[in-house]
Amino acid sequence: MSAKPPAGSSVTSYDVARRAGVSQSAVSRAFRPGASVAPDTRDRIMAAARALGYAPNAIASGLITKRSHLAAIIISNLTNLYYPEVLAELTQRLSARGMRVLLFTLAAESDVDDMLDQVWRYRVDGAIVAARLSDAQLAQFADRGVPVVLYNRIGDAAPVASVCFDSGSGARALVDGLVAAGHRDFAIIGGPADSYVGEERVRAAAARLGHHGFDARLERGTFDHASGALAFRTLAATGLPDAVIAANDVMAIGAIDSARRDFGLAVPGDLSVVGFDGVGPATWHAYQVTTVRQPVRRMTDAAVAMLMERIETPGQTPEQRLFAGEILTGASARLKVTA
Amino acid sequence: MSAKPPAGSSVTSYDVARRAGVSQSAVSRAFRPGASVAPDTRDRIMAAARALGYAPNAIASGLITKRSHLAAIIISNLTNLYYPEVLAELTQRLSARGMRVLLFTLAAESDVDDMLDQVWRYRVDGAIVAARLSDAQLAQFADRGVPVVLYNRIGDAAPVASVCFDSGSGARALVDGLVAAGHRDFAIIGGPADSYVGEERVRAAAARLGHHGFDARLERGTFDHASGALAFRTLAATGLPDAVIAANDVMAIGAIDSARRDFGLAVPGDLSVVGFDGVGPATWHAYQVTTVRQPVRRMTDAAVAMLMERIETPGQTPEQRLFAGEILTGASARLKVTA
DNA sequence: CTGTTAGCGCTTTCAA
DNA sequence: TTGAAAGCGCTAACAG
Repeated sequence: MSAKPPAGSSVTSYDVARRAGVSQSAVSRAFRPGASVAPDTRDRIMAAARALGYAPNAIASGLITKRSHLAAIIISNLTNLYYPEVLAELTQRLSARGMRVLLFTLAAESDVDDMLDQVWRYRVDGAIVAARLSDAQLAQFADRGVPVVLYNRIGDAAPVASVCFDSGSGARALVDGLVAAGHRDFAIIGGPADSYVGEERVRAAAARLGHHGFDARLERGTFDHASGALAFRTLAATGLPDAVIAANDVMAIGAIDSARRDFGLAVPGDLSVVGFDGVGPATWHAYQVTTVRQPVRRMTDAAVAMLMERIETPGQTPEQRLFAGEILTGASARLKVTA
Repeated sequence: MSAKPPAGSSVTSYDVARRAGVSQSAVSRAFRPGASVAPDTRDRIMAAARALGYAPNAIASGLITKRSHLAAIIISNLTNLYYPEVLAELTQRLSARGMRVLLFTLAAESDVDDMLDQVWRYRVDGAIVAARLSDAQLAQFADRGVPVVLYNRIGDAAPVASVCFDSGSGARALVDGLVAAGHRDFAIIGGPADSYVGEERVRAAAARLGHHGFDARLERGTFDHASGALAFRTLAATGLPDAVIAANDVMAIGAIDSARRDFGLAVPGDLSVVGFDGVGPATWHAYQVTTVRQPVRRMTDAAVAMLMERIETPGQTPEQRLFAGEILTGASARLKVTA
């Protein structure tokens, strides 16, 4: 195993240099891939480094190279079942490209400006944002020259690079299937009004229903189970719908639970419920939600690729990439697929 | 709004000093709480800083103070429903104490040593580990003088500071309740054999059953839904049990789904199923898992407090804190509570 | 290929 | 209370 380091302070490249009988800059080179170092010199250096437990100080090198190899990931509500997978994927992909992840989560009461201040202090090379930031806050990234990619958000004021799920096509497919199967009384359970994806799903579904000559009642939730159930009860108070389109799977599940428990409805016998995202629990036997799955792998891959491009070549145009989903036919809705 | 910074390179304390008509060290002091700066000098400096969009470079200050204000959080499988909440809580609590989070997730195939190398390079002030590291890997933290707190793990070889859920008392209470309610044929769905909490739950449940004069068949899963369902099918192949103790809620749900779908059993009529953790979906109407809830808030609070103590005062004894859970009475099991 | 040298942006004595 | 000066550990020309 590695020998004890000088107990207390951390080992520097000078320590390694002394032990290997070379200059400090030789040590620096030995750790830079593609630097010109004689093979046996490098071996001697690496042996010395290993013996001392030396690891290059990324803090110090970042100071001079102006590359921290740090990417900020800013996520609002990790408790949304959909985000853990996204975070895990992003982290792994960034890691594979030599970047470390500085994680920022936003509590409901948290001060976003304080958080951004920390982002600036750490001189991150870039950021991936899956949280609602104001236009002014978003503008700071541009002002400071920090590349940023929005995830399932778009820049309202100035255009910003972003990766988004195209809920529209999925919403239309779901609506078409529900209409073809003979549903007549539609209800939509939306997300908070300031949620980009939530609104898009509501808009697209409503528009497509309109196209078919139907309209829908709308109730809003907060993307969690309880709010889905509550929204369904509220809707039911003015008459039971025969089809519910929820803006995400968890609210769809909440609605199913309420329909069964509070109203004794059979799903999908009496009521069809569809959702969005394709989270794990949506496939569980008791729910089997018919939903539109987001291609999380492809989306996170794109987000990281776009970020890295912008870090390596500043001044790229603010591309916006859209990803269509795939209908996951569950058992929570009677759907007639018009192929 | 803030004026444009010098377009391109980032603003330094020298820029601020020049604009405020003071020395660079005055700027440095102005940003250190409790440093001796005249109030009006500080105001001038802050005004200049704001105008230039200056944020102190944490990378540079870390180099000299030897405090990066970075804490590594190392988590193995974020997709385990239980971890996102833990991660969110840890991040917020660390943030409240002026620490930033450097996140490391472990993919199944990922090289732990490479990951640790990155941890060392960033000179983190400390780490919270919710992943299985080898004794040798754990030992490196001590060798390098990096404080570490284990989360739901313990140090096998050398003692390490840790925060753990005491599954034992919960397991015993569950078993007592199941036995009192008249169950006779017990099965346990455990986690992977190398999971600390998983094993503790299995051991405690088996021991308590033994104490009551029962034994239990054991099948192992991987903490996910599919493995819970599979384990139940495997158990059922050698006879249907009348009580299943699963090492976590998600496997309990998997077992319930399999029992209902594959064997037409009523839960809890024909079969009682209990779990551990108290994750959100466990309370959903279709499952309502009777479980032992981990006190995540108190545990994350303790983990962060212990870490900060060790960062601020090195050389503390390796305390181990245990937290008991609370039985959440659902509707997935017939339980007679012997108060 | 290797060593020398000059900083990166900041904190911290030490004098004034 | 303030400024000057010396680094923190490293990278990056530039000579040799």
